[in-house]
Amino acid sequence: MTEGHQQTYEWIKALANDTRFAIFQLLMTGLQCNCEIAKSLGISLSLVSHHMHVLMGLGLVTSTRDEQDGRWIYFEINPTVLEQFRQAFLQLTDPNQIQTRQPSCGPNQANACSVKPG
Amino acid sequence: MTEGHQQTYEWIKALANDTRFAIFQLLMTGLQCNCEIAKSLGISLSLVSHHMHVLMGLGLVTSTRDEQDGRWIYFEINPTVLEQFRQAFLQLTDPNQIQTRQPSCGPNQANACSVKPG
DNA sequence: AAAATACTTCAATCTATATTCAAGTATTAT
DNA sequence: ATAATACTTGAATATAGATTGAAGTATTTT
Repeated sequence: MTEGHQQTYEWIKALANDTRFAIFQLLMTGLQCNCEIAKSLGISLSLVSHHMHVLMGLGLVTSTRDEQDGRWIYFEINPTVLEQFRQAFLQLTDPNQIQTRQPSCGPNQANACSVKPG
Repeated sequence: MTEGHQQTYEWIKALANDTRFAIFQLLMTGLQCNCEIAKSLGISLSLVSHHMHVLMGLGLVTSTRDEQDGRWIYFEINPTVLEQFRQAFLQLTDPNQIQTRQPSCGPNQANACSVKPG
């Protein structure tokens, strides 16, 4: 993480899991109740809860309690953070930063790499 | 993976590892020799090789052998695939697909979720 | 042809994190 | 107050995949 891509990396890791990727896709269709998610994906409520903790911890998702009955919880994408993620990803993968360069090693460089094979 | 985001998911997983993320960032600055990467990151050549196998398997990276001495290998980002990744990611995270919707459950829905807590 | 160099592959181990399930907390209904 | 409902938490287990190191392959040099 040479530059300031730590946050981007955290977001990427959050999506890099079967269950969370599926949850993310569901939430991208709009607000979901936790049991809708559990039912859709065939997973337990506690597992939904665990993954939501991760997604909320990164700001990607927010939760709201039902106004009439606070025992029910709903989840949705935080569009502001989603947009930050998109911009950060575009910067991370911006092809314009790819430079034409010569490697510091190779047969002509006489600059043999001193890393021992392992 | 309800829709056609399987490939996108594979790319995301490829970046969701400390070492590969760092390798990716190095390659985004331009072509690199394998031992440059090993030296920069303080890892073994065999580990570089392993991760390159993953990145190349997904098309994100290509390798070329030195023209004068085929024992040396260089890696670089495949800009075409990188662009595909960018487009796919933008589609996956497109905020326009987020709909205003009512969850199928909740106190008013009388449609209690039948998933048993676990 | 033999040796040296540069990288790759394989299999064993290690590690981070996902999953499970039981117990716990918060809210609402009786 | 008590019980029921809806979700969360914690700790143990399971699992996928990262790392390691030795052996292997390919290429070049002598």
